Amino acid sequence: MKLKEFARQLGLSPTTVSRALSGYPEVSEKTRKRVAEEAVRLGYRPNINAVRLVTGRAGAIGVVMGRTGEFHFAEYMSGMAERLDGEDIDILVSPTADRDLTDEVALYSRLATSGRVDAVIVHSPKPNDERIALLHELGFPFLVHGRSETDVPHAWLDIDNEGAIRRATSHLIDLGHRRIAMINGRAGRTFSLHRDKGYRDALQERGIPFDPRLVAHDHFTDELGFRYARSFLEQSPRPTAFVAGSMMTALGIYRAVRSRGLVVGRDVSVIAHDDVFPYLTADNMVPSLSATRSSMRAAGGRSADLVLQLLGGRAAEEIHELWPVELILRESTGPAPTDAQP
Amino acid sequence: MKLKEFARQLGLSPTTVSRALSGYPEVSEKTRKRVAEEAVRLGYRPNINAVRLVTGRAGAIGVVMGRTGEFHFAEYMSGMAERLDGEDIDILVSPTADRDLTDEVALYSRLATSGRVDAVIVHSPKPNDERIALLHELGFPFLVHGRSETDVPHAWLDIDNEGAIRRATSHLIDLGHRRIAMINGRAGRTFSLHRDKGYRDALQERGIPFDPRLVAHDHFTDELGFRYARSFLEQSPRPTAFVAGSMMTALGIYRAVRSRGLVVGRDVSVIAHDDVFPYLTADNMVPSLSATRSSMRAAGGRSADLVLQLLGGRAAEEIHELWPVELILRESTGPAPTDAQP
DNA sequence: CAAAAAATTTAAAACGATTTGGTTGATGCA
DNA sequence: TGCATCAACCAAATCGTTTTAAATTTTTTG
Repeated sequence: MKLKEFARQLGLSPTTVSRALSGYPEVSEKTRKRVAEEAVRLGYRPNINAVRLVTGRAGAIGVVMGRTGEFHFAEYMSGMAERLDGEDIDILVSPTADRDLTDEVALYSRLATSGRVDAVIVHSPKPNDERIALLHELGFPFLVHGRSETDVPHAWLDIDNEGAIRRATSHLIDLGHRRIAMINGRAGRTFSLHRDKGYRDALQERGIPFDPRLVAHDHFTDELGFRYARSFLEQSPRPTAFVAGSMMTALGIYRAVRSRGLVVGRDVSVIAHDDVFPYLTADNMVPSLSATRSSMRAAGGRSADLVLQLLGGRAAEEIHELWPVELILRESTGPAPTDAQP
Repeated sequence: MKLKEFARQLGLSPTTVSRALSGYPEVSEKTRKRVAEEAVRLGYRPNINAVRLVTGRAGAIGVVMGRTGEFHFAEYMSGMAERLDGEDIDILVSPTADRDLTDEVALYSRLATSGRVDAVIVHSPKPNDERIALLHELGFPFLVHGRSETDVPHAWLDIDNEGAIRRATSHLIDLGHRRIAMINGRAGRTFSLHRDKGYRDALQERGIPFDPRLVAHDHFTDELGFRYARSFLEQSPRPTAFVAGSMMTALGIYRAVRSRGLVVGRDVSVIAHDDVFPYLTADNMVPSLSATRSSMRAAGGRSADLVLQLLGGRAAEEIHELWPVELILRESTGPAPTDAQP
């Protein structure tokens, strides 16, 4: 059913009907109610594509999905989707080439100028992120999930990675650990740098020298967690504690520790960052995993919220949200062994 | 830049330009080439929403995302996205209420009639799935990922769950196992039923009685894997082997086995289904996990392909694809222990 | 009660493409 | 040459809304 036909059945003009449904003030309350009721009864719904054309709005938020299939991505998106339920806004997923950054910048450029989305979300930014510069230049609305030092105003939502890892590391030092390894995220990303900083600051505060041989930067997979942990544990003296970037990494570390005949929580302490997954929980690991925790799903939901505000006219420079991260101690952390030299 | 303006600069009519860009035959090769080049040079691109309005096509495929944040979802979508790169088709994600099925049917109905998507994908169907009946009734294009017995013609892509689990179970029987537990997916879904059938048939073939106390149906999480495995292992005689629905479930089972002081691959054999994740690999587990394997990412890519064919006019009843599943034996399976009664 | 102001409603003009139904001019054929 | 055919191009209608500017009706005011 089209607007024209629907309006005719109501004995009104298309104009009035359109306004009634969009909630404009210059329509009497009585008429509005009648229109709303009849719309439901007769099943009239505006053609979305006509609306998009005339308003210039796409009714969608763009998300670029890395080819490496990050597992936390689904949680984030699910949180977004949940929040967007009821709003008339969709989520649009674009694949990324994921090779060099040029490709990705081109992708964002296409996405922004394609008219398919009203805003995009930038994930895992770098301190100096070309995507952010580009989007700003295009004057296209976007929210950064993470942070960047790019010197243009932009909206962002991030968790306190630095503080979380500083506290985690400090705690390990308090427990007597001196050789603390860190398996961090991909090099160059701001969140990795923040975690690096938290780690190094904690060491420095207590006068423990930083040893680059105890630090790795890479994707979050159990295999890489295992490999790095294995190789670190071969050092002499070996590390007595690990700080890890993800649950998957932690799984790898647990395996590596076991494979050396050592025991997590006694010989080697582990703290990992937990994005809170319904299918893999830190509490259930054996031994239960001490973690810095922040819900990816909640971040997704809040991101959707903030994008909505951005589209509603709120200034990007006003939208900065830094979430604290919990540190939850469980069995995987314990006092440093006194016989750390095997 | 709009079509009219762009056409004027070329000294052509909008009609010809539009046709040149869309590859219609009634434009000379010379003109087409010139138009294409100038479009790039001057940066002309058709307004997507105008195209959508006039053609009635949305240029997007809809995917409904469960609230439970299934981890394999990201892989599937990433595969789709990869395949759709280059095509002018987006992926649109809708959240699902995930409560009762009525809500979900309503969601599919809204999605199909909203004009936002040209086709949708139905995940984890039931044998008699209302969503399929609805979409068929609406005459809306859709692809089922999985299978259903719903008696309307529909396109589907599925893996051979039944065969995979039958072979896995048979193999365990060959190894001498007699009490084989099964931690399956959510009850009622076709894939779970197929796996049940494969399991039961394998038992029956060898004259092993089916024991309902050794079977569970639930979500794929490590916690549930652990809990069910724990409780099964408390039985006497306890099971000597597990068939599990997912990698996460397998993680839970490994923990449960260890927590009883038993050893996977010696005291208890485990085979799980592996959707092939970059961040968690069966080969890297300790002991390495025997698995029935089929790539979710590949399924996503092929799904995108098939939807494209469907939209291209291929009949839904012609599109049926059943993928074989590999059985990969590793260290987690071994001969049944002779001293199975502790 | 008439004029002014306010509240409703409407006709028609966008929005920016595709597509229908021609119109040209060149070529082929008798 | 004359006529039909064909390749190449174009003017105008169309998709289904929203929105601008104007017309109508109703209410208020002096």
